[in-house]
Amino acid sequence: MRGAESKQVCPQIQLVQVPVARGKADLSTYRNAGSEVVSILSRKGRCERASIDEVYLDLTDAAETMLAEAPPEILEVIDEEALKSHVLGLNSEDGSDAKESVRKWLCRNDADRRDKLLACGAFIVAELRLQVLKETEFTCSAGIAHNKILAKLASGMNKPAQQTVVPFSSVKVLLDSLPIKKMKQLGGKLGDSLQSDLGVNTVGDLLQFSEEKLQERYGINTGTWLWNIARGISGDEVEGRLLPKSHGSGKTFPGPQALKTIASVQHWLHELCEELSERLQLDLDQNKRIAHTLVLHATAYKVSDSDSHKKFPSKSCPLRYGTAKIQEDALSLFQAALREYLGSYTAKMQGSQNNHWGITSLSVSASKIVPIPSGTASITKYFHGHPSCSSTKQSQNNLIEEATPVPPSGNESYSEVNVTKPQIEFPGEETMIKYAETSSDQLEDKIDLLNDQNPCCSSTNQACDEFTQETVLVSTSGNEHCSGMNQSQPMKNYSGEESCVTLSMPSFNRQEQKRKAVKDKRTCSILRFFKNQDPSCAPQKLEHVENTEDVKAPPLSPGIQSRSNNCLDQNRSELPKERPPEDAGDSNVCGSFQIEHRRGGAWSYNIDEIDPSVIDELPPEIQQEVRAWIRPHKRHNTVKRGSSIAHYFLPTKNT
DNA sequence: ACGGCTCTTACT
DNA sequence: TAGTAAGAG
Repeated sequence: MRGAESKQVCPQIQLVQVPVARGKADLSTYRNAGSEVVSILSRKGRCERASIDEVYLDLTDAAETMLAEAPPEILEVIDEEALKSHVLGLNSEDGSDAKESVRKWLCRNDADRRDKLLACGAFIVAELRLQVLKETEFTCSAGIAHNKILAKLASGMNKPAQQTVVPFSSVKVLLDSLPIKKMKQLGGKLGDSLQSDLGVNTVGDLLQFSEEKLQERYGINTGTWLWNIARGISGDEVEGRLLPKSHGSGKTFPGPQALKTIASVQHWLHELCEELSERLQLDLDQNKRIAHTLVLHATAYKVSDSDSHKKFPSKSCPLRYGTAKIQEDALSLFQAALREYLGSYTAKMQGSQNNHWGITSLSVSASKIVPIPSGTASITKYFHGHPSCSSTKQSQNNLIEEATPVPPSGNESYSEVNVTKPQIEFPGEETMIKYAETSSDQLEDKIDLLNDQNPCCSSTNQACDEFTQETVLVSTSGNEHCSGMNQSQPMKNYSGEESCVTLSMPSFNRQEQKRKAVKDKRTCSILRFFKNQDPSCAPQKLEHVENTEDVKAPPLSPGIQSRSNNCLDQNRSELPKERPPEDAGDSNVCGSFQIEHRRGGAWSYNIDEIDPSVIDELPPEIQQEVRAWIRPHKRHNTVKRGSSIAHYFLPTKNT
């Protein structure tokens, strides 16, 4: 029922509405509330803020510890909240005491180790949920399972304020009859296609299709992902990120409200940019992070034009801090986009009303947010001699004030927008490169030492214990960048939607194990790695490199350049069919860092070629940071779509 | 169920 | 890299 309708029926009704600021919805209370909850949940494990009110936790370590030191079977008093858990597949109802059967399941001594870990997870989660309630007065629901997708699924099964466990043995039964569109990621067009093109109505129906068949139709990555999902397998890791990757501010202008003058667009852009700027400043103050790209999105309509269905293009430029600058740049982006949108169309008459176009939504956002190299959180502090590439107040300011972009000016044609490059002086550029060089020299000795003690290239018994493998490799501390949680007071007086916590314990993901298996044939010199630089340290350098004629990556040595196929094949044949998507690896280049050399050159290395095991040998404080750089990556989707010519005639979904 | 305002990720 | 599309809360 709409609010207005309800007022008619119940004039006394109290309707809670989203706060308004600058003429638009203001979500800050909700964002802050989410932050509060995150700051509690992140105490017990690696934590990923998945949305304004959802969080994933990797509780593997906490559960392992509990199992080793205080397993449920020895507990004398059992947490009431844990006893209220729903355990999928547990013979419910039929008169038996639910709590009693849950207690038995949680404390079972003869259980599969995986289920014992889940039981520990259930206790930890119950405690966390109570803690959230106590400290914030928000309730939350949770799912406890062996990976993110199952945990997410379970978290929605018993709301509000309850938790659901997915024992390993219940996965198949659960998925067999689950409507395909209930799975995260399959709620939209992909799910529709699965239903109408393949006749797949439940997740179980997916089992009939070979991985190749699914890849043929949906591409290599999606195909493999689907094949795995059908079996409850997901290698998707909990990310360890408490803060958003971008900020945005937008507003729609439906129907008659559509903006038809540049002046009105400018007015609203000012409002939106003001909010954005405020939030960016807050992020800078609280979290010491800087955004580097400003993006403008709009939707528009055009009347009586041949291509009146053309979309209004998005435009972006380097972001300059300061409300006025953001406003100015956003307007320039808009004008560039509008010219492109209108094309040859008579782009005259500004200022006054026009009959040609209307803007039905506007938004500005800031992305590429990186932590300021703090000297404590950054690897750069190990580049000795100087604090870090720009850790001082001085250079921070330089970064912000002097990174002056040249957004499209009003008189340029739109095509120039695309080639607009920042004409930036890079304060501290020289020093930064120097640090990189000294550091690699310095590190050489250090790393050699490490290698002597613990040769990273030795292949050791890998596939023995997947749990151990997983935990060893996955274990990380919290993300240093995320320390500045919002500390505002709890908002006790808004209720309604409860928060939802999704927890997973990916105890039997195999990707870490696989990654380890692949390493053998690679060289292990970390030097190649450290001759690169923390991209967050010099984000603008990349743009600079782009503009530099003489910058060219020197060829990598042959040994580095091509990963051994033998190695891959061997590992492939050794591995069970169940493998996470990321592990269907080939030697495609999926990402590289590029950094200037002092002499104007640059190195460029494939992420693929970095031996993950070297990370374990780094100082613990920086392991997480480095690990984030070489997170498993997807295969390019451009390669083979099946060997037969037939695939050329298949629907070009997702290609 | 739907609109508004966000946000992330994959792909090209 | 910029830009688009999709999926989600």
